[in-house]
Amino acid sequence: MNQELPKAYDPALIEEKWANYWVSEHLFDVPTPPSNNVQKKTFVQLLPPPNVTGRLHMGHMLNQTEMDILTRWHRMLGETALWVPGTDHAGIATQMMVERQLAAEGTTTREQLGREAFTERVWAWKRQYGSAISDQMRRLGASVDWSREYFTLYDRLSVAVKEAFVRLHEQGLIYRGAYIVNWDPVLQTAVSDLEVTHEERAGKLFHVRYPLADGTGSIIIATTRPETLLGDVAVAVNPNDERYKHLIGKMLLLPLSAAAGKPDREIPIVADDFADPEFGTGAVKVTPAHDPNDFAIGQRHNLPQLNVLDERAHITLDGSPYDGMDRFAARERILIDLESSGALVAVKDHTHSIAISQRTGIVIEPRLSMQWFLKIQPLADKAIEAVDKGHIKFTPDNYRKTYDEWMKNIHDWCISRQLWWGHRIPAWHCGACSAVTVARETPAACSQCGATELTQETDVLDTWFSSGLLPFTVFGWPGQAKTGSSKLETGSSTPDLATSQSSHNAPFLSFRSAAEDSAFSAATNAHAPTPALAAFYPTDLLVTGSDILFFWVARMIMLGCHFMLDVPMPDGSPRTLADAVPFRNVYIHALVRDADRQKMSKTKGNVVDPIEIVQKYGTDAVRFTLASQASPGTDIAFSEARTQGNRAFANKIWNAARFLQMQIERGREAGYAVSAFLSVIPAGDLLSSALPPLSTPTLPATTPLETRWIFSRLSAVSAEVERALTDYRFDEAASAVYQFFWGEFCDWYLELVKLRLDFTIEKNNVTALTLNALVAVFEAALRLLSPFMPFLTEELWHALYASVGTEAPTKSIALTRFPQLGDFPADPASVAALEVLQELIVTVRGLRKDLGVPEKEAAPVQIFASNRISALADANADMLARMARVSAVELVGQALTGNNARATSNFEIAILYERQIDVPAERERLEKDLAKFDKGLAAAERQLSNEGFVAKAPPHIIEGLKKQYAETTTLKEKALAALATLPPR
RNA sequence: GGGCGGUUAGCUCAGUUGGUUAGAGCGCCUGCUUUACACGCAGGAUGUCGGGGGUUCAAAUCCCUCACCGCCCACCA
Repeated sequence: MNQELPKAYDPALIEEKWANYWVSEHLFDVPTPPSNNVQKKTFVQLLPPPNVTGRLHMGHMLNQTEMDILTRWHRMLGETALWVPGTDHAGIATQMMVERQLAAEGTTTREQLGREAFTERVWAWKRQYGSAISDQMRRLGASVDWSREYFTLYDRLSVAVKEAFVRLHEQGLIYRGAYIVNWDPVLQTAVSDLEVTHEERAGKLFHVRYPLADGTGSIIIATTRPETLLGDVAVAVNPNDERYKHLIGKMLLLPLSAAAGKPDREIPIVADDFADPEFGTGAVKVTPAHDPNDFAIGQRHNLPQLNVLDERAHITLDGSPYDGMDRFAARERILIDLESSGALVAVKDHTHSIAISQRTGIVIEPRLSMQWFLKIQPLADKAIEAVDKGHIKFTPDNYRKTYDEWMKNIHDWCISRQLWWGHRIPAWHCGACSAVTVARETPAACSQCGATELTQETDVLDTWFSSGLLPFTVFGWPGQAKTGSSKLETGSSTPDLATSQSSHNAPFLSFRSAAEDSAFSAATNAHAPTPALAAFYPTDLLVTGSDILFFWVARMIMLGCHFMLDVPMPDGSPRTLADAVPFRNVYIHALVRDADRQKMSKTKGNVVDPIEIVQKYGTDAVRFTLASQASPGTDIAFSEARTQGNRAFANKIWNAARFLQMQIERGREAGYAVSAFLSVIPAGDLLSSALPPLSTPTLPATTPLETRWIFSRLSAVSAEVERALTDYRFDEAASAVYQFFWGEFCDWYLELVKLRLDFTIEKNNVTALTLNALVAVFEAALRLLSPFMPFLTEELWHALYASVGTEAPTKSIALTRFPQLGDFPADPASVAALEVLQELIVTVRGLRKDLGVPEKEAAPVQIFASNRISALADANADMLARMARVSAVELVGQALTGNNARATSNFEIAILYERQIDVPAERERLEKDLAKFDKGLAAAERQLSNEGFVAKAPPHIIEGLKKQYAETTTLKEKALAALATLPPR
């Protein structure tokens, strides 16, 4: 049982074991409590679903580290901590990936396969490779509830998506129409505004002459996209533009139409405020089918829409020489033709922003097409209110403003995509009357004319539409749907995904299924919350990056507020906006950049693969590094050097455990019992029980100073970590535990404890007490570290119980209680005393170094100090001996001067050691000190002689300054005296 | 065009109700096999807190301004 730990910490030896253990033991699976019995506080988070095609990157790892720290922490506070994982079907990305695969195989194409076969092919891909990212998560020990893992295209979620769409349609919030959308000519689908980025590019502004039809003159327009000229239906000028006022209403001859062998097309000059007299020539050509502004002008002036570009952005114009040409080739050709006809009068340099498709990097072509839209304003209004009223809080707070700005300038959302992979829109077109029927189930007949020639809409929904519903759909919304159409998970324990043609369900997990099944069938009222919804909605926190604030966060808020307002509270009362929100808090974290603060990108080749780093340094070290760099406001420059440092920290913890193991072993051999303190540590199994009540143990009177001190510190640090995590200050929390464990527990406590753990002498109380205290502090420190370093602490915690010879109270340290203020007694007097002793020790060490006392040599010291400090030094001479190799302490009643003495504000101390003085070095040191003192004194004098300061500064500041002044004066005198003893230069 | 963030030690970063001598990790220098740990121990050096101006008894911290870096939003042909 009591296996000795290897000398050096090797994460590879322990991590996989525990990662598997946590999953196979279902430690983090959370059963849905019955809705009438929700007693424990919950802490619920939804994992931002990574794309199913994804591989884990540093951003994921940061996100998951933060979520995991919080989840583990809340779990250790005795709450029901539920973290729901899942993946997103990611329409475009996944379809592209499989299409690329097909292209690589070269045997068939998407089009040749056809819709059904192609989507089956994507499903096959998903089954084979789709769990890669979840597997990576498992390996990193994310304490999620795997029994609730979802995939956005599973039947249960698809039913919910369909339901949401139909309801929105019934509410009149979804409409279909021909509008200008952002068109990606490569993907040949519409994309939303958010999927478009803008790039400043150097381009040209072409001035083109359009002659008046009556031959009395011409107008020169300015354009950046001459290829759309063929679709012009008007030229607009500002109604107040004196240059053109008299021409309004006249007709122009569109250049180049003759080139197509047709008579010149005539287009009118219209007056519109959009035309800016200051820009270009003040006259703008109007192409409603290919520009959003022109589209609006066209609407205002009732102009026709002339489409001259197809879905590949090739010119489509029968009989035209440009027909079939790519848009950019057409541009060149048209420019040549315009020039040769003399219509091109000027070409000016013009940098302007170009719309780029985020996914393909191709220039977006605004295109008139038939799409489905969600009327967003009613949803946005609620979403704005929810944040305004504080129902949702953003951290950092400034994102509230960003959110607000966006939400207040929101446009209707184009939710249709011309893809095959995704949730197909539940609408059917009538072959007879061409009416559209929206329904939950395939309708038998057209809702308008009753004809039966119906074909389903081919478009699918934007991926973000379904992910925007997740906060409630993952918990079973809408429950028993009106038409009872949903295919619920059944009790079948052997799902055969491979043979499933039409149904795609989550793998069965016995842990949850029974409860959830009864939950669904119990929900007879269509609007009643499912038990999971009742127990877990709203979620508590969403942790995510700013890059999906609008894509996802904002949409979840809108859709959550919209749909959940209709779902009553568990007690049957109506739900208010405050409880309709999908989450109560949003924490936006930083972006992870490389060590040089460059954005990580594949093209730059500076992408740090978390799995590689993890293999090199261990998950815990990488987690700790990310946590310690995660301060709000700035991006994280991922530092491998820091990771190395944190692996050293892990090794330090490991070796502290080894030290304990040795002490326990020796203690046992000397007949000491270890366990007394363990028994007072509240460590019940938090999975099944609530947090045990607080009970601060009382220490025996014989408890040594350093134990009182470390207990006190542990208590204080626990509180500090709790505060930091409450504020999402992962950096402060990490730094607090680091400093505590290394700087206090290892550097001081372990060294001081060696003084007490002498097993060669007769058995005694102090040794017994110390041995048990040591175990207790270390055990608590492991619990403190556990949310940050789950693997290491799990291993060492079990090893500790093994060496003590007691069975661990729970299956995992993750199920024990997080250390709390008050778990250990606070003792300010002991803390103050130990701080003085530390100062004494550090001063002696420094002095020894200055004086060149050999490391191993012990030397006597003289101390001149107050009675209190003298007594302390006297009583703890053994500490001084051990920590600073002081052979004897002599308390003296007079000031100490000389080059072997040092003064601090608390005491003066001298080492009695004969040595050759390095006069120049000593002089340099003293002069440097003097300069520092003088500077300090001058500053203090300046302030103290300032009437305003004395009159206005708070008393404690003035007192402090005076005290400091007096102390510095003394120190200066000492230095001067010491300087005087040196031989003259 | 609008909005936001950053600029502190060689590097990466902490440091907001303004307050006594600005911190950490890494790196650097010196010395150490000491009841776990050289992934270690002990000691040490290092800052015009981006520039300028202002408010204040007092500014890294508040205000103005300039410079540089970065991000987000926006339908100017």
